Amino acid sequence: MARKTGSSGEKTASDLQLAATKLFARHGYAAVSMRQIAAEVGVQAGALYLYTPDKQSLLFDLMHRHMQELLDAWQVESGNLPNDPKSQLVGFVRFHIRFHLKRVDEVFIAYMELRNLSEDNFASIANQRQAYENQLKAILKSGVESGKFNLADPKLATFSIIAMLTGINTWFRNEGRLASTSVEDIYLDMVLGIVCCKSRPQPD
Amino acid sequence: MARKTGSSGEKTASDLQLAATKLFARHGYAAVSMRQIAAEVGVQAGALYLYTPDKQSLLFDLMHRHMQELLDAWQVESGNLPNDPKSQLVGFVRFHIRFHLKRVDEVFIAYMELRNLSEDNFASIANQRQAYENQLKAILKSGVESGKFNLADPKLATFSIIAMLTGINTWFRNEGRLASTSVEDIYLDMVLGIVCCKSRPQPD
DNA sequence: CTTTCTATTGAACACTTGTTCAGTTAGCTT
DNA sequence: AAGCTAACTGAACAAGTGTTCAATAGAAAG
Repeated sequence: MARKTGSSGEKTASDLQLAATKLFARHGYAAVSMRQIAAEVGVQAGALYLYTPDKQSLLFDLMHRHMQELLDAWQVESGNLPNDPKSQLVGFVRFHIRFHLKRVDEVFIAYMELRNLSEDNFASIANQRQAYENQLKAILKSGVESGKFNLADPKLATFSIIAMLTGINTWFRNEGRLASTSVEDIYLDMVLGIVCCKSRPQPD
Repeated sequence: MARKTGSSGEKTASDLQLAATKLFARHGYAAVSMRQIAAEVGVQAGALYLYTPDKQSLLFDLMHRHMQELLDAWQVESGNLPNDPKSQLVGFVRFHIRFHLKRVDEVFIAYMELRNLSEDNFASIANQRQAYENQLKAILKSGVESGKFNLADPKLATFSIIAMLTGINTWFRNEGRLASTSVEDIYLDMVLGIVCCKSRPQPD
């Protein structure tokens, strides 16, 4: 019935983001209740509505913020790279892996919870995903046009590369047998195999 | 309060599988109620318990059956292929794409609903997934050992290839600009680029 | 010290959930 | 026609859901 001693709106808001990210990633949006999130934060469910209009907005805000951070971070990173397609691709692959391995829960939510978004929210996040995909597609197209990449379909190559890179999050463990830098090197090798190989053996 | 005219246990059981597959894929396990599934079947929720002990078993059975069909089908297919690693890999890629594009909802559920499985059920499905992954891993290892494939890490290559192949289901549409056979060819090209390229340009 | 604002509590509200089962009707067998 | 079985209904049960808001205590400002 009363304000908690030491309570701070700023801290509760931050705790809410963290708790929601953790529980949505672990159990799924629909399987987690506002009461469970509140318990993780250390408040009652009613208190959450001071920080989010509703549950759907909570999910959307998490996803939107993550995707925006991804886009912004790549904008900065790509500006620091040489402009030729190969340097851009190498940079993109390393950036993607580093960024995603630092945000396991956010990445998981961004890819797994699209179905739980309302129509408008879905469209917004889909636009962000496409913006990110377009970054890689532009790199691949540029490489094909300059003759450095050998790709039958840059759009499909974009989907393939992002799928395989994002797939790292499903198995990578910090304490596993491979350092993340090794993972970067190995995946880079495979991606370059996809885009650059000019004398690959023909199927059939 | 009474049996429906024309009702047949066999038909209802089949309808239940189809309805559950469709709704779990579209909305997610936790977001779909037994009442909604029953409505799709054309019965009341209570009737479903003649065909499944509970909701969790319903999900598990769908996933388990799908994975078993996948494993069985590959067993048959691989027996029809020449035994050299390249033929096996080419066969695997084509098989994977064909099989998965015919079962969009099942594939979706198999990959998206793992979190909603109980611990024991999860372990069972995880074993099946690993069995399937091991098929590809064995092909890749064999290729490396015979000198035909050039891979730093066959295990990671396995994860990568399966991620990119399974990713096709997230965008492919039968009415899209590409026939599924073209998709097969393009993805095969990329996979061969990953495994076979001997003179790929070095990064950095 | 008083006043104002912030941040929460706790219960209510309307609704939904998974599951059970006695009763009823349709279909089949004798 | 009678008896038995299959397949369902419909409501109950216990529990939970998202969201609201009047009341209250803590913190900050004057």
